[in-house]
Amino acid sequence: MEYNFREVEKKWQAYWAKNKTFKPEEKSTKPKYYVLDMFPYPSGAGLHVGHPLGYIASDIFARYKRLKGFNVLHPMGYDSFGLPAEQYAIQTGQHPEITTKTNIARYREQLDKIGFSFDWDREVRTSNPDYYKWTQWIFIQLFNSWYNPETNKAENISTLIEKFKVQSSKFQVGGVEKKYAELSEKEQSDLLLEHRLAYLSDTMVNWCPQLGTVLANEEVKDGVSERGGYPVERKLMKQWSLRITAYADRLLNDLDGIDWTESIKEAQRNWIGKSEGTSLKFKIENSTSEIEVFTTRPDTVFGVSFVTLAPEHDLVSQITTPAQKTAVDEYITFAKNRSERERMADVKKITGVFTGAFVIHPFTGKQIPIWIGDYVLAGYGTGAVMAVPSHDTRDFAFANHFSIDKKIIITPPTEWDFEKNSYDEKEGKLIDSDFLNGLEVKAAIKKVISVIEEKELGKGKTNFRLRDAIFGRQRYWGEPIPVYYENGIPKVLDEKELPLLLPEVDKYLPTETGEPPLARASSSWRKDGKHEYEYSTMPGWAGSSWYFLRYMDAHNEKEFVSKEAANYWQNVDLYIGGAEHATGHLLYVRFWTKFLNDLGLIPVSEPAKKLINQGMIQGVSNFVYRIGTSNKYVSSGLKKDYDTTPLHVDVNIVNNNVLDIEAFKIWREENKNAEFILEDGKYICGSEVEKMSKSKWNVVSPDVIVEQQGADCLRLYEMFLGPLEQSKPWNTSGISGVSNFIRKLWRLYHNGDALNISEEPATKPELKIVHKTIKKIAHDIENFSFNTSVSSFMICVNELTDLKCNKREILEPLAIIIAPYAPHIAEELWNKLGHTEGVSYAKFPEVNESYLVESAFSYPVSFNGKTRFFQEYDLSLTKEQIEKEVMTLEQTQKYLEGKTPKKIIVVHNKIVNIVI
RNA sequence: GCGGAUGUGGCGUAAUGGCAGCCGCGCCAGACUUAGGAUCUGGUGCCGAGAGGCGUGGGGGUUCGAGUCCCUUCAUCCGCACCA
Repeated sequence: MEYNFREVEKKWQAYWAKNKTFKPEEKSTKPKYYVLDMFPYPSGAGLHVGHPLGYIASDIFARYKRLKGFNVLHPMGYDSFGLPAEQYAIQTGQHPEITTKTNIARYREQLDKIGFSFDWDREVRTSNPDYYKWTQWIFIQLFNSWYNPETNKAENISTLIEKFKVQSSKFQVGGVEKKYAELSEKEQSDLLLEHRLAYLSDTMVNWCPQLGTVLANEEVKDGVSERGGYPVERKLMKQWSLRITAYADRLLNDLDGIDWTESIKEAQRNWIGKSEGTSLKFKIENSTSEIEVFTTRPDTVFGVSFVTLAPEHDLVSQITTPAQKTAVDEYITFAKNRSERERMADVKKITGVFTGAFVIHPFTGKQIPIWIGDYVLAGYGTGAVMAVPSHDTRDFAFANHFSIDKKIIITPPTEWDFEKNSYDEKEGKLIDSDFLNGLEVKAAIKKVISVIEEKELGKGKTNFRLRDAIFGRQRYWGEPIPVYYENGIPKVLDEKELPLLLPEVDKYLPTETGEPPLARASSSWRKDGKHEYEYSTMPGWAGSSWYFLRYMDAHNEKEFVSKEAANYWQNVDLYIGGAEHATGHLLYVRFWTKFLNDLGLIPVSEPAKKLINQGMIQGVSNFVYRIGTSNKYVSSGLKKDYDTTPLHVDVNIVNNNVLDIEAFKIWREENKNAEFILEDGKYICGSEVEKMSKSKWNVVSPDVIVEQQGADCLRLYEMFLGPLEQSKPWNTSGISGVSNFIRKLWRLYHNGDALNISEEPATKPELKIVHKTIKKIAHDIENFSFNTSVSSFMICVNELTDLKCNKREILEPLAIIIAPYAPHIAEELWNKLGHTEGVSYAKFPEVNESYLVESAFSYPVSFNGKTRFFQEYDLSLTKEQIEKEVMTLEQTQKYLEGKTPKKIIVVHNKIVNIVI
């Protein structure tokens, strides 16, 4: 009888669940190892074969570490707050909680079938009150903290209040200077909000009218929402934000200490966007006001031909001359109504307007016109730039468009056509620049900054592209922000009032007055029955910003994580997930980790030591070709003779591009009477690589594979597809190779139905095969090269089959080393070998190098690098002896063709190369 | 524009600077057979009848020897993008 994977897999999955096999030890003397997957958002579509790719890899690693004697934490949970469940709720009226529960149940069922070694007792769901209680709690800590630049750490806001209370501190309020104690409660609150790490402020937000909510920068792609693809506009709104910018420098610097892929680190560096430069003030002519610009090229100050303000800049209305007022107002209206998408779409289109006002050049005293242009971003730097058209591409384009003068003040080291292009490089000598004349650019930058600082015109400054993270969403299905308002002052709840539960609402839509769905809650949903709660909820990434900590101590009702658990588990040793979270989740989780570390609540400042991004699994769509509007379909190879329409066909009724015609006829009612033009008696479908999606009929579900071939087969095949980090299309046709391998592995231990194990000692060649494989598998796993492992197992089993080897001494270690990859069959074989303890905690076999030592090597003998023949020599021979031996060979003489070799290279255990 | 990644048979891929194509899929031939999506054996980079030649996106270089290292160029994918 063949290997019955259905029975065996079910049996061991039940065994692991019953025995809680994968529960880590509480008080362990073993070294710890924490393997984490990015937890999924449980969507209604269920898992497709792409989802488990990373989970399989991490599971192999976790299982390997257990075999290596580590106490392994390998948990799983659900990121269960989010938009899709809410959109579905809006459409159907069904509570998102119900949809979420159903989806989670489906996910769990699918995950269970694959045989993962998760400790399900630690499952977290971000939408569960006992979890989001602590998300709210962390929010309160953020609210109660400020970032002290002197200690370079977050501290309790009380230390700031102490500073403020010091006699000398004065605050400008409505034009009056007051001491802190003299401020009203509201004034104190407003002042502190400017420092709290969670704060309320008027902010330019990405507003998405269709979704009825604001979005974070990384939730907006190309000016439309990432989810749904709806237009996004800029809007000024009172919003909760998190002061992630306080951590910009640390988020940047600490990247050097973590083992993450270079592409993710680089994406984060770009996103943080540190740039060092200087601020510089320009006095406005006939005014007491000044315009402060930020520039990274203060050396070009003598080349300034105009100053540009962002349309939203505060001074715009103040400085515009009456003559220019109409034009400026028109332009501002234009710029305001232009959506982000439009603005980004025609970046090349130059727009702007002259204000009529001038600034005075700080060094030359000359008049310089002030322009407005939307190429200057309000949110970056000071929202104002000094424009040097000859040495900045954007200023160059603007100056050309509006015919503004350009002044060359750097001589490039090579020929340069200043009519065609600006010269932006930081190389060359300064000219026409007063005290900077003759200096190289880099020296000029240093010099000019010192002069600027000396004259108090500005100072050296660092800017970041990173913005504070907008933390409120005008949506229902998220964590309520634990804030209430008393006389218009935002106050956080007391810890003992948590969790602030999501209230019931009649509809999941904004109110008629445009307030978020939570405003629909009954009037009894009030703090102490009277104060309104905040109506925004937290964004989707709130719960995922700290979940790795909760797994360490998932049921703690007193703390978000206990000191003991946090000290033992530290942080994630191996984190596996998709690269799409590069600047979202992976930045926020680093931020929260640093914050919690500052407060002394956890011992680590980074969430994950090592991060691996698994590649995307794309779908391979299949097409049938319908002739015109008929019900007749022509096979792919013959389609050029007809006028056809390609139609997606369900890939599950296509095998190696051959259509199952009977299945096609019942797939859709209208296909019942379909006719076909075949080639070689088959209908061949066309194919194309596309994103795996329902609408393209190319979704392959892991359930189907597990049902037909087994979980071990799915696991091995997903790994066999190629390097983990590489994206690749899913093609089920190759799976038979892996399926055959599993059967072959089974047969190695059996003779017919019966187990057939020999107790005889193994021979040297047999030992060599298995030890070579042990060494290779350990090396592969430690290097995350799972695809090559599968091929090594195949080689090993093929070789042992050839030798008809069924010796315990060989087959026992084989069962252990394959267990991380194919745990079900490994458990079964291990059990049949007579072990009562499962294979999950067996000891990974040690490599005995002595079995791998060869006594001789068959040297390829090459002439000018071309291999001509092989000659075996004992490895004890020296290079000189081999050289001598080779020269005596008849073959050598033949290829020498009577010539004398110029040189003979002998590389021990490698090659002989004769240079003629 | 900037940054990251990837280019090897019909396909997925493999190769500490040392025999390019391991392991599979597919294909070809054969064995067995109650004909099949089973199992087993052999073959399979390209050109060539053969000897042999050519081959890792293209071009150059380093080296006795390069898929691998260096320079340059092209193509594809991904991320960021008026960030002063």
